[in-house]
This record gives sequence, structure tokens and C-alpha cells, in this order.
Amino acid sequence: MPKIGRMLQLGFIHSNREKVLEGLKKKNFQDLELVDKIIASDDLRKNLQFNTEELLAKRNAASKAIGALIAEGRKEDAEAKKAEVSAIKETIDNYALQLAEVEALVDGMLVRLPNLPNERVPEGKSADDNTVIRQHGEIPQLHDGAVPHWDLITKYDLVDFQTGVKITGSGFALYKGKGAKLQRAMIQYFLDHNIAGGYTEYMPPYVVNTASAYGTGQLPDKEGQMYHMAIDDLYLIPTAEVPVTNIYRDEIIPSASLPVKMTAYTPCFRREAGSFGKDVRGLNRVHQFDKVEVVQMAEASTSYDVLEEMVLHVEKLIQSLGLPYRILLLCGGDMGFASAMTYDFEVYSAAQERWLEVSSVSNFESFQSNRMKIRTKDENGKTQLLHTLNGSSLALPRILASLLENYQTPEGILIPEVLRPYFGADMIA
RNA sequence: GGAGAUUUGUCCGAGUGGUUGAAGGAGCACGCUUGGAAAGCGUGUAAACGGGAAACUGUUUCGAGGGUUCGAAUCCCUCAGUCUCCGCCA
Repeated sequence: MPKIGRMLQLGFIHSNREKVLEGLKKKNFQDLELVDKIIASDDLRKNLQFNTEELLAKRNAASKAIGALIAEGRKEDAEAKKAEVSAIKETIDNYALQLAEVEALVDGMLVRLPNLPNERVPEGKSADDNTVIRQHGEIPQLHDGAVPHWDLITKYDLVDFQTGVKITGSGFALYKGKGAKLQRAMIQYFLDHNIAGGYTEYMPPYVVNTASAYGTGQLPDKEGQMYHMAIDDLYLIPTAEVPVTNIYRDEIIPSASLPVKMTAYTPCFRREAGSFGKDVRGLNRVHQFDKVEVVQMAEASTSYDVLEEMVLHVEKLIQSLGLPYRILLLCGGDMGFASAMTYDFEVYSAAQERWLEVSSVSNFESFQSNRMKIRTKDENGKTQLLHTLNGSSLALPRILASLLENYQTPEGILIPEVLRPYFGADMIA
């Protein structure tokens, strides 16, 4: 485990034990005893740290004195002093060892603690308990003989799953011809939409180190869900959020540069073990998919305004594609590990007759910035943790699925107006 | 991948074992000066983690980790980044 710094969260846990427990319960976190274990271990840690530092201070003072004595030529006094320091050395080493152990213990427990939900997050155990904030767009009436996207994909030769299996394995799609071009068109259009919204485009590495994966909270929580390259101890990114947020790891951002708004297109890699049936059919769930992400870093006082702004930004994008969608406020039990509040966007997939999640917009408050030490200076010159936020704008495969299904006609698949300049045609026939 | 050089604060840069968290400069902030600005002068200018109501104070940090030593930016080891040459390569 990389060093992620002594967490400021500790002070909060100490003085808000009840609140922390309450929040964890809302998030459906099972291992509630962890909180008291952390508090106890941290008390021990402080104690050890105090004792250790006291001895270190003593040693430093004595060592300085030795230097002075030697300078004065009082060799014997210096030797006597040396013996004195040597005597406490063993104790120091002993303490330091214990301290390191306890620190590792505390850190190890702390990284397993999820973020607390915002007060406004509703109670609930699962996706069934999410709140629909609003719904928009007509559910299209499909013509007779309308089919799900996996059949359309075959019919128009847009994606070749069999060959993807041959090349790699199941869940790896081979986009082809118009299918590949439509992907590229969407990526380009989504990025342009984000740039117009004030986001700066980035092309980050698609592979990250463990420090980055810890920073955004993928580790240790989602260890098994990322592809790991053992030889180099690197991870394939599950989302652009990881490299993009880590751009500012260990940085102090001048307040004049806030909020930081970034966007990036990347492929995303997810192992997603243990799903089956209609959930993974066609493009519903794949191991590698394309996504355009938006990330913001904002001052704590404004982060919930920023969250709403990001929701509107994504909403406009979906609207422009003419897809029926709804926005959900996730309940405590359905939220991600690192999030304090999450809105999910779902588009309607007319032939499957179900909602598909295409975006997730979250405020992480200081959970990620605490791990990554992303800070700013306030008016008083004090360093303050920033809040980090991110959202998909958008995840492509399910958008493609729903575009194909909703826009199918007996003559072919209509391309939404906004994509036509990028795609170079108004129909796939 | 091989060989050599290098890695110091916001930046440049000094520093080969003893008040060095770090000279000097630049930048930045504040103050003085000025009709105003520039120049000039003065002062200040890292973070993390502790103790303390606070003033203040302790520890750690000179690429990262380990070691030697009473004491390390300075010596040793391992790893990483950068640069140059060679090799390989889109």
C-alpha cells in the first residue's frame, strides 16, 4: 500500500463518532466495528507518536550539543554525551517500529471506510430505493418487427462480438464500419459539448499506478474489478476519473484557478465478474467500453452547486440526442464507495423495454482530495481540501444500444441530428 | 535494454557529516517611498503529522525507500524520474 498521508478524516471520526456510524449505516456498510477499532488504534498511535517525538527531540538536542562540544575541543565531554544518546537509541528504534506498525494498521483500516453520504441522500438498501428526480422524453412506439440492439448490430454489421471473443474473450467488442464511425462521432460530439461547457480536454494514460488507484478510491475497494498488470504493478483504468483526478494529486491549486474543469475520452476496462443473462447481453455490459468523462474540483462551499451544474450539463447532452431519460438520486445503499451524493442517468431502451444507466454524476466531497491531498489556500492562507466531482458524459455502449433501438425504422436507423455532422450521414441503412 | 550524468523550497541555485528547513537570487504578498507607475528600501513567503484555548511549540520531509552514525541534503545500498550516447522501434 502506498503512503497516502495521515488522513485529516481521523480528526473528524474522533469528534463525530455517532454521525460517522449513522452515515455508514445509511450507506449499508456492514463492518461498523471498524470505526471504534480505528479510534482506538489512532489513540494508541497518537500516544506512540508523542513518546517517540519526545525522545527524538531529546536525541536531536544532544546531537547538537555533541557538535558544539567537538567544536570547542572538549572531546571527553562529547564522548560522554555520545554514550548518553546511544543509550536511548534502542528505545527510540523500538518506539519507531511500533509507531510504524500502528500507523500501517490505522491506514489499512481507514482506506476501507467508505465516504459518508450527504444529509440529503435518501435511506435505502438497493437500486429499488432510488428516487426518480425527473423524467423526460417520449417513449417511442416502435414499428412491428422492431428488435433489440444486438440484432440490429448484426443486421447492419456494426459490432462483431464473435471476433472480439476470438481476439480477447467475451465482453470485448469489435466495432466495425459504420459502428466504429458512430462511436468516433459520439466521442467527438460529447467532447465538443464538454469543451463548449468550459471543460479542458485531456488525453491521459490508460494505465495507472497504485497510488492513483488509491487516490480515487478504486483501491482497496474495487481491487478485483480492475485489470492488474502484475509485472509492473499497474492497473488498466476503469474510468478516466482515475488518471484525470490524479492530475492534481499532491497539488495546491490557487483559488483563482477554481473550479478546475476537465474532460477526457478514454476506453474503460472493467472485469465485472459475476453477471449473466440480459444484463450482459449485447452492449449492456462489456469489459472494455468507451466513455467521455467530466471532472471538477471546487471549493467545499460551492461543490453542491457544481454538482447540480454538472447534472444539467449532462442532461443537455442526453436531451440533444433525443433519448428518453430519467434522473435518479441514489439511496445510501446503492451509492459507490467514495461518493457523498450521486445522480444516475438512465436512458430508455425501447426494444429491451428497460432503463439503462449511461451516466453517474457524483460529489465526492473531500473523500478523494483527502487521499490525494488536493488542496487550495483560503483567504487566510490556510490550506483547505477541495471537493472533487465527476460524471460520465457519456458512456457509449448503452447510448449506442438505445440509439439503435429507439431510432430504428423499417428503412434503417436514423442518426440524431446533432451527430450527423460528425457521422457524415443521416441514416444507417 | 546498455553506459554516463543528474534529481535541493513556486522557480533558479549554493551546499560532501554538526544550530541547514536549508545561503544567495528571482518571483509573489504586505508596508515605506512616489502625483501615479517603475526602480529603491523594509518585512514576510513550504507541507504533513503531533502538543497547546492561544501565543507558540515538537517531529518528519532536500526524487522514493532502506542502511551507516551520537548526528545525513551531504557517506552506502535498492528503486524511480530526467538528460546525453548506444541499441531497438511506431
